[in-house]
Amino acid sequence: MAKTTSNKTIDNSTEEKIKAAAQKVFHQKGYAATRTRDIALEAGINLALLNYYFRSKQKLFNLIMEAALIKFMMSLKMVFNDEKTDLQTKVERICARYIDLLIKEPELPLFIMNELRHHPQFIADKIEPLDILSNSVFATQFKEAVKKGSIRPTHMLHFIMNILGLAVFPFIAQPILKNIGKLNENQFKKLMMERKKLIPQWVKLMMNPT
Amino acid sequence: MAKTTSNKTIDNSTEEKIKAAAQKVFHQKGYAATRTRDIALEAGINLALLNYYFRSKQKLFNLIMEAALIKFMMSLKMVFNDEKTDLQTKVERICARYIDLLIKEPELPLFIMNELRHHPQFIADKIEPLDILSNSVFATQFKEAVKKGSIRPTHMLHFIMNILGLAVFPFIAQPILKNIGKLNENQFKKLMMERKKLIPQWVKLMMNPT
DNA sequence: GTCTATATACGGATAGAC
DNA sequence: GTCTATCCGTATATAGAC
Repeated sequence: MAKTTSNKTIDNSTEEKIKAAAQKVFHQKGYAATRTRDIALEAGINLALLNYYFRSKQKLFNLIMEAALIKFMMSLKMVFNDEKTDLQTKVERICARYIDLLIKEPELPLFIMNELRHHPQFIADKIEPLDILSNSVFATQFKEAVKKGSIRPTHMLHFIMNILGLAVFPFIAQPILKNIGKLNENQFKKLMMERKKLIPQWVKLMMNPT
Repeated sequence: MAKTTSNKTIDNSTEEKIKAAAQKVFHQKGYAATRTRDIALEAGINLALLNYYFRSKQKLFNLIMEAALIKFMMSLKMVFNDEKTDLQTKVERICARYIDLLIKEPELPLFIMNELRHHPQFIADKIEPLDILSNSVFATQFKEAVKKGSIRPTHMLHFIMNILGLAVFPFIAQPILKNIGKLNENQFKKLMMERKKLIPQWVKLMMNPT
């Protein structure tokens, strides 16, 4: 990061340091439990400076939330609109991308799901425009496959819920699962890596017509 | 509720009214975003009275959180320890119980998962003692089925994650799913009712040995 | 038991010096 | 741009009257 080939500082700027700190604290604690003082401390700067750069806690949060939503929804959007891949490949790619992402940032989905309840404006502002279902290559391929009888006739949303439920839920329920399974961090990650291969196989079996 | 046949008031007591209000507000907003004033208002009583009965926000929260955890984990515990049902029936019962529960209380899982991050003591205090896996009838039946080759050899936790992911995740991601699927409340509920039948079938297909 | 009034603390935001 | 000091609203909790 640090500097580009030009002499313009890009990533170690105070602004970026605050954003990075804000992401860490907001993702961990959520909006309501976060203290702007904690963010300042984490960023190694003063509270006043945070307000100098971002005006308010809410405005800073909006930036972080928007980035999180894009990170979370982008995989879906990219993979679902790829003309070059078939349905089964799309499932594989979705699983791989989500599990890789969530092993790096396990707090992302719980943060997003939780904050969406309290800041409903993001649903309209950021998710609505993605329009993943109706006009995607995926939607076309799915309907086609149902028509041909190569997968069982199911509401497309069931299919999405299944993939995301299988891939994302374990990260949301991580504390409970680690406890009932008596797993440490590494054992949990290992299971998640296994699921990258397993989920696409399972989904295929689930959708196979009788 | 109101009164029993005896003349002792049971359920409309002030204490119960406060608890009911606290559950509603805590479940909706989470601990950090909840104001004790909101609970008092919701209960139709005064703020001072809340502290008279429960001493502090934290103590009141602990009661609500404990009840939520029991409600959420009890189904698992009961069904998994039933000597009379086989594995497939257990899957059916788990799905039916969770989906019925979550249609009535859709905020329960997100509340629990989110608060468990911030109040880790509950993981040890309340979940640990349930010991669902190692000593349950389910665990025995699962291992037996793997040994017999009637289901494919899989880590038991994958199996649990799959059932819960398929049944619970849609409620956690409800706002996103409603939006990308353009569903209203009733259409969403209808899909969830469908899943009560579908998930056990899917799980069976997933686990069928090749 | 239930209320009104208030003590006390905390958190977001700003003023103003450097 | 960055700091220290501080203002001010808000939230939990309690004191004390009824």
